[in-house]
Amino acid sequence: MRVTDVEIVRALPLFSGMQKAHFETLIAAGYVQRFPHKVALLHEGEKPNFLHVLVEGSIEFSSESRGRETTLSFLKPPGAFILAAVILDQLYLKSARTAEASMVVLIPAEAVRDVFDRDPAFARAVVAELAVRYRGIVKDLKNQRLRTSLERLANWILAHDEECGRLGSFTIPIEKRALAHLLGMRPENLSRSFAELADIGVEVRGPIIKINDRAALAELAKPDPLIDDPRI
Amino acid sequence: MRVTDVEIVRALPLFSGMQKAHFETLIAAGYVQRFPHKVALLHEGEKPNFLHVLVEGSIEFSSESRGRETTLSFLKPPGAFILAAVILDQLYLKSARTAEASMVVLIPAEAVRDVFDRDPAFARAVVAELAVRYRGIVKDLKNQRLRTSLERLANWILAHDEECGRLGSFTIPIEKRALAHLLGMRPENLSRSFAELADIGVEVRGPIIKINDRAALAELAKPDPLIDDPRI
DNA sequence: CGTGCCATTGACCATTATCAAACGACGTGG
DNA sequence: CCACGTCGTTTGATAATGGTCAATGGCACG
Repeated sequence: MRVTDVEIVRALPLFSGMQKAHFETLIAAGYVQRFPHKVALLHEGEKPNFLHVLVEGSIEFSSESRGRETTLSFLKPPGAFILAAVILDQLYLKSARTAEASMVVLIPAEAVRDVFDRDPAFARAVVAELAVRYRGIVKDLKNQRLRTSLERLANWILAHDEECGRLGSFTIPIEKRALAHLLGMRPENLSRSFAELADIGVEVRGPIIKINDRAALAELAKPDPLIDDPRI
Repeated sequence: MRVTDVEIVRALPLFSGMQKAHFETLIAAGYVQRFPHKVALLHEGEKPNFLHVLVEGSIEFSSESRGRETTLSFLKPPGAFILAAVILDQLYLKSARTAEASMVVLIPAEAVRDVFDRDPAFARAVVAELAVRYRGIVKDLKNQRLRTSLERLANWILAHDEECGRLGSFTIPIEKRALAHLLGMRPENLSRSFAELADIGVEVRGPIIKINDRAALAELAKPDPLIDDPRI
């Protein structure tokens, strides 16, 4: 493993507070792997053997049932995933695949549980991570239950613009079909929703989105901090 | 606080492993409160001052936005709630109200965070609790995204019958309107869905549900362990 | 008895999915 | 360099799903 990769992992809140020796145990047991675009890292229903840490690239999490599929989230580096399943040693509930060429650090689940039992600082960091994730998914469920797909799209545009520095214009970081699945809708529907938003000043040219009338968009979206604010 | 109440709390996985002294600190700082039916314990957006432990009764968790409301879950005793918000000292994302007359143990959030930092066993129990809750909500989101309301109802009936001992018949433990909101639908729609299920042998008389043809119901529901099995 | 609340039913509308076709960008092979 | 296929996107038509509004019936409680 390259020194810089180790440093990226060490800098994660999840690992930064733990004892040096314990961290080195984990790193020694782990290894780095690179994956091309669209490679399945694991399928729902499998028992995970490794805690995954995304160092570079991005990961898409999805789930499937009765022939239907949905995207639950995307992860950008740096960040750990499959934490809950690893800690509980239970089946993974989602499938994960690379959304672009990615680099992942794999740490044996056994080692993670081991250190978790011996390093209080690590245990606390795991708690913080899980609590944040838990809250994130509560927001996702609220978003899904309390909003129409058009409203979810409008809020996603506002939130993503915010994330990009509130420039009023940005490039969609994923394919539109992937965005549709993330928002819990079909690609056809996303197209039509974009068309509707054109009426209130949202310009879409290919992957580029421009907000011409933020007030109008916000009026439609009615963003709610308890759903949309990532800091809360 | 009555001794039996203290024992109920101590028996919870969340508290059973921690040091006696720490537990007694928490209990000394906390107190018991009884609430009648339909009392709001807290509103989304508030900063929680107490970790709540439900000893008796039941609690409904809901959320509201743009004038729409939805029920996210119910909790039966014994169980703790508002854990993630207490640990992170952040705003609560849901509202909680009693779904029947209930008894709740309130433990100051400050004390919880304090002990959490000093008692590794407690920290580990918090992790386990959060991980289980996290997985529960992932299942809820999958349930919502991958199924129609009729399918959610069919699976709820199967799961609840299972929980009641697979007797093929049970009484709905909550009002139908509450069940509708829990399943992410309107009461009117729930009525119609029950009517549809009558065609495949689901008898509904008032709050009593009888499954006459489990195979047919399962054929419609297509239960998925990664969504419906509470042990996974 | 009223009165109020829940459940049900009907009519209608909004939202979303499905199926099909056409379009357009892009890369490959002739 | 162009023809062609592939794949993502868009558009249209239609159907399924779910929500809204209104009216009615039943039941509990005062």
